[in-house]
Amino acid sequence: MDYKEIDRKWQKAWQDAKIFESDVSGKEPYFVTVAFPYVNAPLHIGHVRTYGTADVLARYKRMKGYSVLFPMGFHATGTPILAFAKRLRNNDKELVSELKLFHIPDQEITKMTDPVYIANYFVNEIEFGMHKAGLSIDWRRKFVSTDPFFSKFIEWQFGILNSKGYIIRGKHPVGWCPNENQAVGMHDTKHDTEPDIEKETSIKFKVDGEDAYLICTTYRPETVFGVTNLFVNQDSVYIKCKINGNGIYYISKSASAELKYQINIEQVGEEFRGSEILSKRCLNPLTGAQLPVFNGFFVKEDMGTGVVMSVPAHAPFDYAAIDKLKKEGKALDINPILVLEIPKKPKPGSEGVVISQEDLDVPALRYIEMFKSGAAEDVALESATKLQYKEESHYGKMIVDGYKGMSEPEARDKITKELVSGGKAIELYILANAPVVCRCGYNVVVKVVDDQWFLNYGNPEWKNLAKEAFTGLTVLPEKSRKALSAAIDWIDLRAVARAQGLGTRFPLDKEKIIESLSDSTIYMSFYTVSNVLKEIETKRLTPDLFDYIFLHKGDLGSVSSSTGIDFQVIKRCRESFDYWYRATSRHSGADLIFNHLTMYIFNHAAIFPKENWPKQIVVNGNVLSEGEKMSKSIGNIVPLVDGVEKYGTDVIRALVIASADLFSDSEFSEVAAKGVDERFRYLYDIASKIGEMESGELRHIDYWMYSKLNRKIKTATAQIEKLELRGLSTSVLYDSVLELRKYLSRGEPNGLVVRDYISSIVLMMSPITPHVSEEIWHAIGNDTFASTEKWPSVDESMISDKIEGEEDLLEGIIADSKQVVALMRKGGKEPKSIRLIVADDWKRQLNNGLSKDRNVGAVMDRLNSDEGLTALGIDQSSKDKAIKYVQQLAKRINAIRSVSSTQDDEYKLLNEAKAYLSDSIKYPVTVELESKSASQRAANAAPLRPSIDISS
RNA sequence: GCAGGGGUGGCAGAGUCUGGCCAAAUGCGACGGGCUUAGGACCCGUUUCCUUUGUGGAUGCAAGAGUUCAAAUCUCUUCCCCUGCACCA
Repeated sequence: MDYKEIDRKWQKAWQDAKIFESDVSGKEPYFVTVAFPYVNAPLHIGHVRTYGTADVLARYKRMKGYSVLFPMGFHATGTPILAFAKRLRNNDKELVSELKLFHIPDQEITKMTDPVYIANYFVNEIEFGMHKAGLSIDWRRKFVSTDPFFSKFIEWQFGILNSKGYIIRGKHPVGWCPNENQAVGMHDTKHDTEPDIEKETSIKFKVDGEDAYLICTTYRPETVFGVTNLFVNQDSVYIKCKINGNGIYYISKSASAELKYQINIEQVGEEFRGSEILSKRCLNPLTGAQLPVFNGFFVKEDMGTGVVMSVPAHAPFDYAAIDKLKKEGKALDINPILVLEIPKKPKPGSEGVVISQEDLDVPALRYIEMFKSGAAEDVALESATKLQYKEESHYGKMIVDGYKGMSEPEARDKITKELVSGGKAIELYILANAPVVCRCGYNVVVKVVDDQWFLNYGNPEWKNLAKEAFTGLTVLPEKSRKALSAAIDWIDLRAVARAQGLGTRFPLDKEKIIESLSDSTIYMSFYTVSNVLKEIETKRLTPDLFDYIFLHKGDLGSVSSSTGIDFQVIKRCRESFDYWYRATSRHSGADLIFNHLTMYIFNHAAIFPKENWPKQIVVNGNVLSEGEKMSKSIGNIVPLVDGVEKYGTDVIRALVIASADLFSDSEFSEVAAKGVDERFRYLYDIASKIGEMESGELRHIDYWMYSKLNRKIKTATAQIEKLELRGLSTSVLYDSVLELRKYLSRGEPNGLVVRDYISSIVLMMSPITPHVSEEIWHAIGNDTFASTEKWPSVDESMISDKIEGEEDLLEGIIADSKQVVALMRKGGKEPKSIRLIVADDWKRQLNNGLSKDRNVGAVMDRLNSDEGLTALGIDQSSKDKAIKYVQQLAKRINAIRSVSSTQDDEYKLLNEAKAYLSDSIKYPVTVELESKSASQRAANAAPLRPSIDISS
């Protein structure tokens, strides 16, 4: 099979026939949209997962008779392509090599210092890739999120959000580059590190006899009761400063350089060494205890404030520092103060060991001991700290008066509030994963911006609307529903305006740009009219127009005259929106649940009337390449065009889209590709031979084939409705090959049967593997498109448990006989012939009776009475045999099934299959009834489990 | 920490909702055999342990406990793994 040729041929044929272009019609509509691609790289095979899954649904619904619209657009707003252009201007080698991975020519790369050029280049590149992937897209409707006519739509959207009061203003911490003077996100930093900002409490310790404070940043303010002293670094530079205009504080100079982005810091006087602070005494803000200041070997001047509170009982580093000082003869009167204890050591399985009083004296020491062997000191202390923090936070209980018995998190919360509200502490943000380095080389700091605009997803009115919209929504797979629901509860403020980036200007502050996830929450509705609006002058696209089209507001005549747009055109837009937005399915990767999809629901709930709220959301997993996550750094990304070239589009599609259930990661690998390829060839091969096959009367195996086929259609239809594509492909692509093999091994195939079977199989494969399906469909002799054929329908009357069960019986007999034959040979005996003995009908009676109530005693009672025997149809002479049989049955009472076939049915079946059985087992087979058998093994016969007597 | 998902045979991965036909589909791998000059492809068999002129038995689906005539499947507890946690597409 020449996949390249097949792909090219059918893609062209579909395009020429325009079978994917859809407009308003009399048919039921179905509208499929996918999260549009961001235009900073060509597609790789991983992208096929989401786009392909949506394509499968679109293709399936088309076959079900719907008018299906599957449009596509492009995302170019935001900062990534700006950063991209800048990196290329700076000759970023890493980026260049990534681009080479995708075979982007050098002369193109040199032009990519212009964001607009980049966007255009990748728009074309991606569209090309989507054609190659065989996506059934209506390309007439494409647009880019930076298109001016789209901006008009976004402005309209934000006008409505603002009028409803969903946009508010406030403070917000961001990662910030002091050099470039701008907010930095993940793709602005080296190694793409997301700045991890955390809120921490900074506690003030008044300096005794001085109107000034030392201030310490801590994760664990509840341990303030256990502070024995403070630490500074004696070699670092410190300053005195005013914070936010009041109070004098000692902090390290480098800390002040970072903190000035979130609080107002005003240096007072000269700078000095940390050693000068050592003589001071401070007061614990809660206990009033007097605390000395020592040199802490581990204190880093740029972490927090450069001043650390010392809790030797609960912090291994503090304990170690005090220990060190003691060895030098200092800090001799410092004794650890316990704040909390772990009542029982939580050790699974070991009941829980009560820690002895001695251990309790200094918990930190215990953790240090656990790690001290081997490791370097700071590594050991780090590990000890981690474990102690974790265990104490998990199991610790406060022992301080007023907080006794509280869990640590509970106490932390309470104490933090008390400290802050009492003016004894302030809250500061820190960069938890510092140092984060900006691409320009400077360290990222936390800046608190105070004029940030937010979308207030926490607004109760809005949240309720969103929840209502969520209620009526189908989520696939069903189990991701909970995650989405949790996301709706959780989402709160979302910053909506940025200082830089491409996109639409923020209406409330034209200096800012609308953040790029926020400008793509309702764009799917825009596809319904984009092909029309793109022909109209941008200035005519007024809010009135959009109100009319999307919200049924206003009057056609006045909208037409105010915008100067022909009323027919406007009317057509509104009809198009009304038509397509009745039945929608929204697709994305699972990673968008917590942002895009949640915002999609909120914004639809805010803007549109209920009938246009989302109907279905589908989320899918990722794609692994040879068992690993695809990543630029590993270099295992398979560019789509390469994959298609090498393996063929449908091999890729079958694996990427359908080798895992929706929620899990699918896997692309060489071996798996080979497997799919083999199956395609097998099916094609059989299909091309149908012409040579005769079509006689239907045999048992033919009926079996029809039964299997119709059962398959039934389950496959249920599966594709829920997009359980792994199940679908297993049954349609893999099991069908097994069934065909079995069928073909049973004598001359019936051409009609094979044709019916393959036709249905090919049509059911078609949404996943459209090109190969099309090819086989035509090889069978059809001249229509498989892509537009009707999805196969089930003929329930052809599904037969009996026939399938009987075939299973034959398989079982073959397997069992072979086993026995092997055993005999092993024992040195050469088998000659095989007798199959069919169980008497009375045994069937007993089985059926016991399968119902499983009451052995009752059956025995009947066997022991004459009437009972007669009722069961058992001869007096067979009584002993019957009792023995029931005793045997009783052993596996749970496995007893009722049987519908009689001894005559079974006898007939086996007799007919005699030739096949003999052939498979390789010994002559005869069949006889139990009652007429002279075999000693006759009594072993059970219904649907004939006794196998092999003579040697 | 919070939220969501998961743990099945050498591996991948069904089965779990709806308990019994489950020593557990299917694919890959491994081993033995056939075919072949050879390799590949293909075909047959084996792939937890025991037992075997017979279609049997034991153990078993992260660990432990429970419910039930019956548990991979239901309940509880514990352990472990993955993903996300915001202004970033």
